[in-house]
Amino acid sequence: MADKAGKREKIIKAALVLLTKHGFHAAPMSLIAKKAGVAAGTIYTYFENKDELIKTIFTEIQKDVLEYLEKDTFESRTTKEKFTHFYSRLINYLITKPLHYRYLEQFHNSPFGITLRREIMDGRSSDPSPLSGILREGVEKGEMELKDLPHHVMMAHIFGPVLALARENALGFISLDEKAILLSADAAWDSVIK
Amino acid sequence: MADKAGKREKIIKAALVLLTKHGFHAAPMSLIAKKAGVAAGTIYTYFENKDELIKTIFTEIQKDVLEYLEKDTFESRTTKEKFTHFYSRLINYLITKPLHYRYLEQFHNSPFGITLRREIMDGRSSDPSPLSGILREGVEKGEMELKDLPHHVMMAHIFGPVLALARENALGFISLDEKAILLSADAAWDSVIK
Amino acid sequence: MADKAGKREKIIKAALVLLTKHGFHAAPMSLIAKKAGVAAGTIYTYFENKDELIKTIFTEIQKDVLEYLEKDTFESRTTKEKFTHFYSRLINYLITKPLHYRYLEQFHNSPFGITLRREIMDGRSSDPSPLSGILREGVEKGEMELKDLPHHVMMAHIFGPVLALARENALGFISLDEKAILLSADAAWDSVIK
Amino acid sequence: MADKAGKREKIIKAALVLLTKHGFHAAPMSLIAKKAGVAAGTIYTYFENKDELIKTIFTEIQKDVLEYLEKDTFESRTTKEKFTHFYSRLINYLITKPLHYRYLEQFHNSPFGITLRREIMDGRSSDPSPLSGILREGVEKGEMELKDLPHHVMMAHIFGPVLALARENALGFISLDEKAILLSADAAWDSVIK
DNA sequence: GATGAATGAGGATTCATTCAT
DNA sequence: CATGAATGAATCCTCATTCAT
Repeated sequence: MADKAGKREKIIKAALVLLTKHGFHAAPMSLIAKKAGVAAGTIYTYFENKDELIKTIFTEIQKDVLEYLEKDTFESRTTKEKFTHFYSRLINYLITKPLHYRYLEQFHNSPFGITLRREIMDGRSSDPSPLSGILREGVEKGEMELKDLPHHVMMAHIFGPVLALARENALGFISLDEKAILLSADAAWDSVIK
Repeated sequence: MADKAGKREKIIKAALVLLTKHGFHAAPMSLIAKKAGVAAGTIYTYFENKDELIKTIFTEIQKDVLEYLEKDTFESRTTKEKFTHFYSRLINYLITKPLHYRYLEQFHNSPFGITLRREIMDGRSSDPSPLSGILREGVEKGEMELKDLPHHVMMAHIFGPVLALARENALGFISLDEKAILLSADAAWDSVIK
Repeated sequence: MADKAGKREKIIKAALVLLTKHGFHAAPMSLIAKKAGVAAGTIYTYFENKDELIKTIFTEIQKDVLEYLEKDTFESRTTKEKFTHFYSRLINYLITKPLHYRYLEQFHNSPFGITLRREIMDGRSSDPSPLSGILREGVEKGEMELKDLPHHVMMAHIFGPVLALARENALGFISLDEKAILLSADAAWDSVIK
Repeated sequence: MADKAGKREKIIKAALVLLTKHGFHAAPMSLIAKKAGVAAGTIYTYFENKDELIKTIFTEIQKDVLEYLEKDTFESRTTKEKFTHFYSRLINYLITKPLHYRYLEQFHNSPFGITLRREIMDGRSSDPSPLSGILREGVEKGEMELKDLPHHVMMAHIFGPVLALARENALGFISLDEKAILLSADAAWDSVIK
C-alpha cells in the first residue's frame, strides 16, 4: 500500500523532470521508468498511457498552485492588497518551482493545453483562477475603477508579465527578489487600473 | 538556378506549416518533402539536417519581423509615439501572421531557443530588439521617466502582454482590432512609466 | 472446497468466451481473470499456464461432445439409423453450441490441435469418434456396402459437410432446421454408400 | 525497379511461410523481415501495416487459385465433367500447395475472412467460385437434377470434403493420388445429385 | 489459497538520414 | 542535382507470469 503510493510518486517525479527537460515528445517512457527505478511496464499500472501520465501531472501541479494561491488569504484586505497577494504568490510559486513552471508552460502550448483552454472558453471546464473574482469584487465595492479594456487585454497585462518573468527565471537568466516582485505587481496594477 | 531557389522556398514554406501544425517532433521530413513537392532526399541538398532546417526558418522569420518593425519609423516622433508604433507593429505582425507567431513561440520554448537566449545573455549573440534603444533615448531627451524597475521586469511588462495577446489570437480565442491594440500599448506604457 | 470448484468453473467459462471471441493469442489472462471475477494470479492455482488452460478447455468440450453423442443410442437400430443419429446429433451439438464449435475449430487449427492429431495418427492417443465402429459393424452385418474409398476420403465426406455447416451456422450465415439436417445426413450417406 | 519487385516478392514469400507456420498473431514482422532478407522498416514501404500484408497475400493466393481453376476448361464438356474438373483441380491445387491451403484456411477463420464472407453475403463483394454457375447450367440444360437441398447444405457437401482432405494432406496425414481424387469427386456428385 | 502489483521481454510501427541510380 | 527505396535504431505499449503479502 505504502509502496504503491511510493511508486506512483516516484514515477511522477521522474516524469516531471524528464518531460520538462526533454519535452513531452522527446522523453521516452523507458527513460522515465529507469529514472523512477521501476520497470517500463510498471508505469502502465498507474497510468493508462503516456498521454494520461502527462495530463495527470498537469492536474496535480494545477491543484498544487491553487492550494498555494489560496493560503493566507484574508477577507479584510483591500482589493489592491488581494491583487498584490495573488500576483506575488503566483509569481513566487512559479519562481520557486521552475520545474513546475516549465511543465505548465509546455503543457499549455501542447495540444492538451489548447484543448483544455478551448473547453474553458466553451464553458465545458471552469476557469480555476480567482483573479477575475477579485477584480470584479473591487469594482463592485467601488474601491477602484478598471480601465475600459477588453477582458483578454486586461488578462494579458496581468498574466503576461508573470509568465515572462517566470520564464526568465526558469532559464536561469534572472533571479527575482521580493522587492522586485512587488514592483512588478504595482506595474501590473497600474496597467489595468484607471 | 531559379529552380533551386524555388525548391528551397517551397521546402521552407511547407516546413513552416507542418512544423507549426504538428510540432517540431511530430512533423516528419517525408511529409514536409511531400507537401513541398520534392523528394525526401532533396531537403538534404538545401539543409544539412532537420535541426538546421528548423533554425534556418527561425532566422528567416526573425529577419522578417525586424524588417517589418523598422518600416515607417520617423525621427520626428516623440518617444511615446515611437513606443506605441513599435508595440502595435509588433503585435500586428504576430496577429496577422499567426503561423509565424506559433513558430517563434515553439522555437523559443525548444532547446534551440533556449540555447540562443543563453547566447544573447552571454553576449555571444546580440539582442535584435530596438525597444531598449527607444526607451533609453527618451529618458536621455528628458521626455519621460521610467519607473525604477529591474530591466527584466520592465521588458516582462512590455513583451509579456504582447505575447499573451498573440497567443490568444493564434489559438482563435480573440480577435484584436486596432483600437484594442492601442489601448494595450497605453496600458504597457503606464506600467513602466512614472 | 465448493468455492474452489466454483472458481475453476468460472475461469473456464470466462476463458471459453474470451478465447473464442478474441482468439487464443488476443485474449489476455488478465481479462479472463477479470471476467471470471478472480485475481490474475489465481488462474495459476488451477492451471499451470495459459497453454494448459487452453488444452483443458478442449478436453472438457471433447468430453461433453462425446457424452452428448452417446445419449439415446439403442442397439436395435439399423446402421443407417445409427449413422443418421450420430450425424444429426453431432451437427446439432455444434449448432446449438456455436461457442464450443468455434473453440474446437480454433483448437484444431492451432499448434495444439495439430500436435494432438499427429498423436492420434501415431497411435499415441486414440480416436474418440464412434463413427468408424458404426460403419464397420454395418458392413459386417451385411446391412450395406461401403464404396471403395480410402478411409480418409470417406471420413472427409462425412465430417467435412458437418464442419462446413457448423461454421456457416456459427458465423450467423445460416440457421439449420431439423429437416435440413436429415437431408444432409442422407446426402452424406449417399456419398459413401454403394 | 527489378529490385523493387524482387523485394516485394521476397517479403510475401517469407510472410506466407511464417504466417502459416506460426499463425497470424505469432509471426513477428521482424522475423518476416529477417527471413525476407530486408530491414524491418522495409516491409512498410510495400505494405501499410501487418493487416494489409495479410490481406494482400490472401488476394494474391485467391487470384492464383482462380487462374488455376479456369485453365483447360472446355465448353464441350458435360456438366458432370465440368464438375469433376472443377472439383479435382481445386483439390489438386490445395494439395500441391499446402502452404497456400493453410494460409487460406487461417485467413477464412480470422476476422479478415469473416468480414469478407459477410460482405459476399451482403452482396458488397462477389463470390469468386464458378461452381454455382456450373450446376445451374447443368440443371437448365436438363443434364441432371439436383437434390432438393438448401443451397448452403449443397455447398457444404461439396466444399466440406475438399477442405477436409486438403487439411489432412497439409498436416501430412495422407497423400492423395489422382484416382482417390476422382473417387472423391464422384462421392461429392452422388451426395447432391438425384 | 487468493491477491494484484510488478516485471521485462517482445512486438508493431515510425522516421531521420543515406546512397545508388 | 534530384530521387525515393532502404535502413534500423528508437518508441510506445502488451501481457504471461511471479511472488510478497
